[in-house]
Amino acid sequence: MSSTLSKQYDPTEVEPRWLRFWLEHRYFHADETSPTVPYAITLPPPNVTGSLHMGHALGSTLQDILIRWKRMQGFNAMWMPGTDHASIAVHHLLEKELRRQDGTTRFDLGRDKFLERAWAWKERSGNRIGEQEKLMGFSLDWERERFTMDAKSNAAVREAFVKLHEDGLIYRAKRMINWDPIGETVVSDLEVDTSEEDGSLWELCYPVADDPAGRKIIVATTRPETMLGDTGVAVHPDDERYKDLIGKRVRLPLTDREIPIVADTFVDPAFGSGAVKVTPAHDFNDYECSQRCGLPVLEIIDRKARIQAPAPAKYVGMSVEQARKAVVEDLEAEGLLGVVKPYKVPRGRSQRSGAVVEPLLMEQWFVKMQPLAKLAIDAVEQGKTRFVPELWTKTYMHWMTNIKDWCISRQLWWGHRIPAWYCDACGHVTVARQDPTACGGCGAASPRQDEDILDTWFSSGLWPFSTLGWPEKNRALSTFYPNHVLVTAPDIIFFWVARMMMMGLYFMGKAPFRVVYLTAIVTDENGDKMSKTKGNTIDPLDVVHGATLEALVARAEAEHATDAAVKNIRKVFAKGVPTMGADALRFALAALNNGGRIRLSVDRVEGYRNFVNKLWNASRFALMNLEGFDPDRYEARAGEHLGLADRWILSRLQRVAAEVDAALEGFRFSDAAVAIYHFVWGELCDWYIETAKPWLRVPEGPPDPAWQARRLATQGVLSTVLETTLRLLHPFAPYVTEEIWQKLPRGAAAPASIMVTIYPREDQRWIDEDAERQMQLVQDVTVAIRMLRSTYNVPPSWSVPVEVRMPDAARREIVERHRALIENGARVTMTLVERGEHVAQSAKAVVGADAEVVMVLAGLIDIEAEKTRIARDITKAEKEIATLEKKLANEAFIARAPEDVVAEQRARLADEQTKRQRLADALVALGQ
RNA sequence: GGGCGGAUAGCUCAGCGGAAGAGCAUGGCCCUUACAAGGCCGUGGUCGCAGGUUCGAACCCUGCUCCGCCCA
Repeated sequence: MSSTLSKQYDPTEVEPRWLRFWLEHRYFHADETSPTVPYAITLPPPNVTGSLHMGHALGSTLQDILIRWKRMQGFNAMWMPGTDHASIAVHHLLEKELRRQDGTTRFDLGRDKFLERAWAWKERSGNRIGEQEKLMGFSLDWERERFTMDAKSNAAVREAFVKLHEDGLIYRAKRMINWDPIGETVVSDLEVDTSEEDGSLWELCYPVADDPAGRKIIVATTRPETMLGDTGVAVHPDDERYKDLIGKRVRLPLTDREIPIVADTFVDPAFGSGAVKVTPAHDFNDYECSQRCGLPVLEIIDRKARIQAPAPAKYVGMSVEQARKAVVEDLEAEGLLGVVKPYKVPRGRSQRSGAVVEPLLMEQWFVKMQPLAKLAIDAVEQGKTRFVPELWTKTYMHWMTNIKDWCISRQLWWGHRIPAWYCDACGHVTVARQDPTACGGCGAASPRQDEDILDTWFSSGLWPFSTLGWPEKNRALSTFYPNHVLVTAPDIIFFWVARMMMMGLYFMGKAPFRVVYLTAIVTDENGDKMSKTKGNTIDPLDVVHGATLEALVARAEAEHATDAAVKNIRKVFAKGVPTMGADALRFALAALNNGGRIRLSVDRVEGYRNFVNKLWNASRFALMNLEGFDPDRYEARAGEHLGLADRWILSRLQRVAAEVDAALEGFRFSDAAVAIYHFVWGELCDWYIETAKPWLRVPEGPPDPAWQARRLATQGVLSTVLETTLRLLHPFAPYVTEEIWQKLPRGAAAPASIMVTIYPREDQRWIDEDAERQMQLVQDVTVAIRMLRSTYNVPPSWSVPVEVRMPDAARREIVERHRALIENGARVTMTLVERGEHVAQSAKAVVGADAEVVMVLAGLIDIEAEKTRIARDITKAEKEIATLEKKLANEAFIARAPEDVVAEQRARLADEQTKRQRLADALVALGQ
């Protein structure tokens, strides 16, 4: 069986065909009742609002490599797909749509109508990311696909909430939280981006009450409007300037209130005046100070970030910005405004809405973190879960040990509604798994359910086991929990990793995964984060399918991109994006995943597309030469008829298999990919296929039985090595490997897909150190001859004579035995001698320590150029000799360094000296 | 301000105690019957700076200078 391959690999034709095949054969599906050893990964669920971006492509590529690898190793490999409902992101998106369409808000629409829209929208676009994952070739178990808001997830969320509440780990309390006044919801610390923005630092003067000297205390603030809610002024207890004022009061301007001066060590006496205004209801530090110092709390900012009573009536109803202006003007009018200077103000903004976050005091639901964090810390300390790369352990530990209670209620609608009901009659709060018909306290009918929903991460935390059916106890759960590894980006440690660890340990008694692997972060080629606003994103599907510049611009414009973004797109993608194919992108991501980030550009992917094409063409060559080859009748084990190159490539193949295996075991994806890349291109294509050509070419004349045996052996080796390489590469590049594999001659017992073949392991029997050494010598001599050819521009068609001089009989014998490899590889006719005299009009190269290659180049030789080249080599050798002599002259070195190291250095010195002598002789001869 | 990284060829990065490496880019030659998305051969580096440990340091330690990322 054979067929002709096209000259270039065409992924667009190949990929859909095999994807369909795999799905039809259910190869991605894992059976929980299988007796084989399970290996499970849960895909960190992408957000339903999104489409596949480069970060997903990277993380999922690495997961697919692991899953396909383990599946081929015979494990019961299960990769769980699904999506996350991302409540705040969906709200943001739908509310923007409402605003744009008819200028309304979700409150105009009402909860039920809004949820209808949300579900409709989810149905419409929620599957998009799954389709994209399929196109990338990700072998997710689609039959298990889940959504964080489906009925099963809801049951899990209820169970978790109620259990944590019963155990006293969920409570309701009035605490300070971050409030997003646009989204009108609580947001977590992690959803707030703090950055320094241009603002001012105002000095306000608070007159000391009943002070005959008329003293004033100066306080500095970046938010003057909050003074309306001040209930105290704090100074450091040791600050001599204010010691006598502690306990006295100041008159709070613009109000009719007097507030106390208190001492608290949180004040930095060196900053500003050393006195701080305290606004307990609207600042985290001030709130804590107020608790320590017994200051009252006045809430003067409402949920829409407007001033409210008990602030003076004049300001009530103003936005904080308006109030800021008014307060400053009024203070100035009263002569109580001090110096105003420009200042970089740290300002927290809600990641989704961009609103300036207001710290507010509100009644919310919280999860007590200490007990859960302890479990999560212990698991890592005891090595039950480890981080790869290990350095992330510290980040995780640091966060876990400084964790604050987790506010889980959100004033949104799209999400899991909190299973708590309030009774108007008795005030009892009923928390229940099933919707109650009566109050759990007094039995009154129809208690009201809490209006709020849970933070999305609450359900995400349960994901590794809720997806397997928990709280039900079933076979899938016992088979696939815990997962083997979680693969995700490091910026998500606190969201996914932390929450999944805590919830998994608490509810399942076991950490959800043994290993947490953190990928690199994908940036553009300048190292900047990819973002739509910058117009520097590279869409994975564009790389796979290709896209014209016009198409990229059109899409950006349809998504309301800014002019600057479009301009950048025109610059970065001036030539559009060529079609690379999923395999090229996957291989590129794996190969580039080394440091902390991947600076990705279309050009860099192109190199790996070329690699895929190289493999394709090597296979094309093989298929053209495997006609009539029947693997069932070929017995490679026999070993006879194998030439040096055959033994060498078989040995190298084992080394690569071992290297890839070790690399993947250690999550060194890049090392694995690079090892295969080097083997395929640098060894299989550059050397082995070239040496095989003479044996594969059918000669004229009657067939010679000896040649036929050798030809069969060569075909066997070529087919074996190629087939094994395809299996090694399959997890990285599934499509092209399947396509080629299906075309290779296969035995009768071969499975239907490369996906279900066995992953190669190093086979010691084929390791052949002798062949590797001999081949190295053949390569060295070949390269030396090619160098001379190239230096003197000997046309490839000329088969020139060379003399190879080797005093070492054993080495000479090797070269003699493999004369054909060298003569074919360098296109020369070779004379092999022990030593020789200077030949006029010749160029010379030294191989290793003592061997020489002499090429007669009558009329071509440029004596001066040759002298220069040789002189440079002599300088190199002398430099080495000087270093080595100095080292060996050092008595301490001889005395203290290990013997083998000393011997090695001595041998090197001898080699370098011989080499120098050869070169010097050559130089002298040239001068004659 | 605290924490964690990084500084090695033009670019992106390996190497982490005993001869400076890869890929890309680059220069020359070549459309050689698998591949020009290719072949062959080259050029290119006092391994950020200053000390220290060691027989020996790109590698270990200390300090410094830049540059990232995370947290406040």
